[in-house]
Formats: sequence, structure tokens, C-alpha cells
Amino acid sequence: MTTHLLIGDVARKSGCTPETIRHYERIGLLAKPWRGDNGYRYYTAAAVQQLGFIRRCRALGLELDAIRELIALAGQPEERCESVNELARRHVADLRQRIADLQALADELDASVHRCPGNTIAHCGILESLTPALSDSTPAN
Amino acid sequence: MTTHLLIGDVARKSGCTPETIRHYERIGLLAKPWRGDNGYRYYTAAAVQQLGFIRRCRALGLELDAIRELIALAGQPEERCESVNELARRHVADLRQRIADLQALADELDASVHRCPGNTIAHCGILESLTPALSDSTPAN
DNA sequence: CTTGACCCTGTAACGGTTACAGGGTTGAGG
DNA sequence: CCTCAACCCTGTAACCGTTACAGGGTCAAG
Repeated sequence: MTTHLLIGDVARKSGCTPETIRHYERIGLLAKPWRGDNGYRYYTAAAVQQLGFIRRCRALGLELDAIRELIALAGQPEERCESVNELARRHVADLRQRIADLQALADELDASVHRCPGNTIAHCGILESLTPALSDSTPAN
Repeated sequence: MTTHLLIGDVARKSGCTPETIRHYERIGLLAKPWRGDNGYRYYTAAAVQQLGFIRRCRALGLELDAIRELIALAGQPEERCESVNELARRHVADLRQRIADLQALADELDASVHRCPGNTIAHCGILESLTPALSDSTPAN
């Protein structure tokens, strides 16, 4: 056990690239591993675990700062997990908001596509819908 | 007419900041305006129009490269507008895909939140769902 | 002893802005 | 005429999360 894993091994096991792993170390997201005399990083299985956690969080769309926060929380097993719940709920709300925004954009552009008679560019409904009225200056701000 | 508009005027009228306008000029998205002896940029109403177009496209989530393409197409009024339609349809498809992805993420995290008994961090269902199994190494790749 | 696969560092790129720092110009009020 | 605020200019670096170099060192097999 505690086999000396090189960064490439950890990369294969965790699904991150060596570059990403070094990056996470630089920004303080991943603990610095033991270094051999040759300067090589030698990892334990815990690092693979940690990176798996980060990867899963990233896959869920969490930002690195949020992940940092989660890692800090995970280090306090006695505490109540309200903060974790709160963070997760906030992220879900964020996602739902972004979904609604994208939905609105998609619908708007879709409508333009359907309105366009498919004529020449000079009469293209899509371009028209994108072009602001000529003498329209934002009146008050 | 053709009043000499300073970059700040154009910014107010178009809704972009002066910094963004200079940026668009640098990357070749916006035509270089006439320059006075003092080095100031002097714009016509056409620039306001152009920037409004860009802003609307950005608001719809189009990338600058796509906008560049649209501007090029808009310069060929005789051509059929199939390319414009194609670009718009591709973008809508892109948006729908991103919506589906985000939806899946939101649902997954939401499920974790609801499954969590709200106990201590040591028993937090959310953190558990984020933590990969211990001896799980990506088997084949 | 060479080859090739790995490791290291440090820096810059991607996209789309935004934010400086360090200067010059203009126009209105005193 | 002087001063002050409000603008303009350029060039560079920051943001986010990676990825991709360049230019080197190390190691194990043949």
C-alpha cells in the first residue's frame, strides 16, 4: 500500500491531466505531495480520491472556489452540514437561472429563424431582428 | 448630421463601454474610425448601429467569431440568406444542448440535496454523493 | 549508451471583457 | 490665463479553468 504514485499514474486514475493536477496544486486546491530527490511528485491514494472529488464537483458545474469551500467543510466532520446544503442549493438555483436565461435566448432566436422568409440577405428576417432601429439611442440611463 | 461622436458618446448610445469598443476595434470586429489630430476617435451613427448589432448578438449568446461571420454575410445583400439561417439554427441547437446539460446537472444535485438527511458533515449525503468510491480507479481507457 | 517515456519549471494562450497606470486634450468657470 | 474635472489615448495585466508550449532533467529497457 501507499505505493509511490507518479503524477501520470494519478492522472490516469483520477481522470485529470498532469497539467491540471499541477495547476490545482499551484492554486492551493490540492495538497502538495511529497517530493523525491529528483523533484518528482509522489502521491498516495488519498490524492486520487481528492482529485476524483474535485472532478465530480467540476462535472456538476461548481466553480473552483465553491469546491475549495466544500473541501474546507469536509475537513470539519463534527459540524452540521447546513453550509454544504446551502452551497448546493445556491448552485442549483444558479443553474436553474442560467437554464431559464438560455431558454429565453433559444426561443427568441428560434422565433426569428421561423419568421425569416428565407429570401436574400437584404431581406433576411434574422438579420433584421438583430439590427437595432436606426435613430434609436438609449434615451435615459 | 454625421456629427462627430466621441467614443464616450458612442458608448452611451450603443450600451457598450469605451473599453469594449476599443477592444472590438483591436480584434477587427469594428471598423477603425477616423482619427483627429489629437488622436481621438471620431465616429458616425453607423458605428452606433454596428455596435448595437454586436450587442444584440452577444445578448443572444453568439460568440464573437459567429458575429464576425454575420457581419461579413450582411455585407453581401444579394446573396441568399441560407448561411445566416444555418448559423442561427446551429446556435439554437447549441443552446438547447447546453440547456439539457445544465438541466441534468441541476436535477442531479437537487436529488442529492433532497436525499441528505441534514445531519453532521461526516454523514452529509451531498458530500457522499460527491466522493468517489475508495478503491475505484478508472479501469480501462 | 541510446532511445523514448516520463518528469520538472515557467510562461503564454484561449474568450470576452474589465481594470489599471501613466500620460495628453478639451472646455467651462474663476 | 490658470485650474479643474471630465474626457481621451496607449499598453499591459487581471479574471476563470484549463491547455500548450519551450527548454530542460530523470529513469528504465534494450
